[in-house]
Amino acid sequence: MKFDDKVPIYFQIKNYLYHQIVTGILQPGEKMPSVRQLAIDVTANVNTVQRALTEMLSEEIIVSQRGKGNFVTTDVDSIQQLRNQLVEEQLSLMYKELHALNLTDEEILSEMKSYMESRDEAHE
Amino acid sequence: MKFDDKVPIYFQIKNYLYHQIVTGILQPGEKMPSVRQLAIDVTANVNTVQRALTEMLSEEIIVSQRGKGNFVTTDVDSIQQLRNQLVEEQLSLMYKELHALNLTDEEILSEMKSYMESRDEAHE
Amino acid sequence: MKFDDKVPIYFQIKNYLYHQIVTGILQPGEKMPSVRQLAIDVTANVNTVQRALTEMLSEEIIVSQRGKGNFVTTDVDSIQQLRNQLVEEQLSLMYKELHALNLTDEEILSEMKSYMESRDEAHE
Amino acid sequence: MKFDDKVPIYFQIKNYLYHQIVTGILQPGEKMPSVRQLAIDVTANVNTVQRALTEMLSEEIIVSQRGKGNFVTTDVDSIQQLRNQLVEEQLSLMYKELHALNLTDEEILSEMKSYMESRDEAHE
DNA sequence: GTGGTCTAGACCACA
DNA sequence: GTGGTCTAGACCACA
Repeated sequence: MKFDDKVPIYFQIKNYLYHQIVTGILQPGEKMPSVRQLAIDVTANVNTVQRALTEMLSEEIIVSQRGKGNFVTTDVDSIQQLRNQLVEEQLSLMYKELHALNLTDEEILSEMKSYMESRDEAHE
Repeated sequence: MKFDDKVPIYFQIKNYLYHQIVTGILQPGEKMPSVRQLAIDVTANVNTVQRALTEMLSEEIIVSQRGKGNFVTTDVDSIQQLRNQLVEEQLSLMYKELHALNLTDEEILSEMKSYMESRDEAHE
Repeated sequence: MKFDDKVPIYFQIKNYLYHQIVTGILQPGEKMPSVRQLAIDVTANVNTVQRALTEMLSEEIIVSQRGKGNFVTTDVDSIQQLRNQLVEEQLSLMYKELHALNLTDEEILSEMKSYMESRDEAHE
Repeated sequence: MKFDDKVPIYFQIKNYLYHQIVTGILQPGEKMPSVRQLAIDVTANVNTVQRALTEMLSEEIIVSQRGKGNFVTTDVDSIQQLRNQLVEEQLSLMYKELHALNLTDEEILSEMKSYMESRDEAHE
């Protein structure tokens, strides 16, 4: 896994796992890969992975069963809520930045559209 | 100035100054506030501000005049280019994230619109 | 059985069994449930239950009869002593904590009384 | 500092610091000892101390200023709330245990009184 | 100097 | 095997 060296690795791992859960790659109630396996998967240290998991445990997005492993929460509502939060955070971040660059709402939307189009072309 | 403690402060200061320049609060060729003044403005240490400025000098977005201080570049093209880069980076970041959360282009746009509306209401 | 994940499970099982014995749910001389049954009752692994029992055997609160199983001691004095010890330990723990929080004896008693009252109300 | 090996050290350190804050040994807004100093004081590893502090930071009982140190919150309400929580938790723990040992409310109170008296005598 | 992050490695409780 | 905890030690950003 490529890490951005501007933000803590444990934070990026957390984000990565959030995505796995929110997109259903990790289903509600499913067993997470072991800490050791995750460390290999994302090429980070076991403790760094553990730190990400510890935060997710305290948020109750995952639950731990001693000796058995960690499991995705079965509470689909809180997964849904997590998804909404991630979407909103991202939109808010982008909006504030572009707004601070003096773009109006309309300009933001049109920039977004042309960005999408340019991507489409690149992928054709 | 409020800092996000997840990313380096010097980086956030750099971003702040980029915005000042791109939005014309700091005009092309205009003298920058002194390092000391900036440190007070953004409530950071002089060393940290200096680090931000050093990087901007090497990018030639600002230029140093011995004994006189730092000045915004007079090259309006590179300012324009900086602006475009900031906009694109931000869009790209948001797009990748939301795409990774399985949102289609249409959903991203509609989420963005409802986000803008909810902001409008909050500010009325 | 709900476990506090801050203290070892075998320790909590031991405590649970102490309570059964001291309150007479398990009578002096009575046969203990089998290790397997206990493991089911408290939802823990057999090894973990065994560890709790091993310690209780060495304390002679329970005795093992080859091929027959484990039995509660018939020595009522030592059961009585165990009870006193549990009560005292608990009081001592609480007292030290609240004292360390600068509560006087009187305040501890009055806090205790209001705690009991608030429980009464909640249970009516 | 003597540690109870039944509960995590970081947890006991957290509790120790809670007490310092609640009893006013560490005043609201006061600078905490440095992480390194605390590690020496309580004879634990820097990381273990850091773990205790990280949790306290996320609870906003202390706040961190990059490069300057950690400081006790200035929000006296949340300190008061912490104190109440600590008292209640302790009372609840003791109450449940003694109740589970079949002691009535009256017996709990009288046991507590005799415990206090026996301590008085020991200290005279 | 001060806190924050990360790593390698060890040991323990539990299944 | 699996997670949780702890340590020693290193390096970085910031004041």
